Amino acid sequence: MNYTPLHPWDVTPAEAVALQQQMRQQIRIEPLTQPVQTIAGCDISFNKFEETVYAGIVVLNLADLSVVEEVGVISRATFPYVPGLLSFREAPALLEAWEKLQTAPDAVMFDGHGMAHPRRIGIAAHIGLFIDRPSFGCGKSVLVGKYDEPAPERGNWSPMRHHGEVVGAALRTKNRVNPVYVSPGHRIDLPAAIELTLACNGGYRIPEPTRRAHNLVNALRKGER
DNA sequence: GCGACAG
DNA sequence: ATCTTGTCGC
Repeated sequence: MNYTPLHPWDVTPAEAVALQQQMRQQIRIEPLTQPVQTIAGCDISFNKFEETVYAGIVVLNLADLSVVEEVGVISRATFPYVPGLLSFREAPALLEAWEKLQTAPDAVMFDGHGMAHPRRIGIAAHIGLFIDRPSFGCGKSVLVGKYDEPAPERGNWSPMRHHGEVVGAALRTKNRVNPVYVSPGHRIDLPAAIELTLACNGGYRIPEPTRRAHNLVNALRKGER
């Protein structure tokens, strides 16, 4: 699938922060404008201390969570992992995978955050701008924001606040299990992101798009694909 | 100055 | 993220 290279990725950490400050102004948090029939999950995997990265995207039918398409690429990561600058490490490889995609998914879920980020431009929002598709983040842990523990049953959630602003939600995707952290990225709002996450239930804490993408890239890394 | 810190 | 065995609980 195509996308617009809004800026280079080979920058220094300081330049990365400056780019985020500039790019954030283009982010649009708004209700979905089209119904979602297909949703993609993205993830990357790598061996510790190695620069080779395995990136993959899995597109599912939201109706039955069946696989529509999946692509994987083996690439290299040069940028280090720095909290707050995750997109500069993972986006290049994920965009290479995006290029191999034959069809554009109606929504894209990322393993990380959207606006629940110190500068409101986590990986889901950042890549969302490049691919110009409804994008949101569903992370396994918090980067920024505080919240009250949501009720223990699946479906309950409580807002995450950062500097007094609601930036996401701690959402229970499974009874009695730690919540996942959902936040809008671009061209979507929090209610829609929460609904989509719950709609992707496969019986696990991690929603199916991300879970399947994770399995895909790990298999790729282990040479099982 | 002291912690916190997506994957 | 990745490295790893057993183990507690439904």
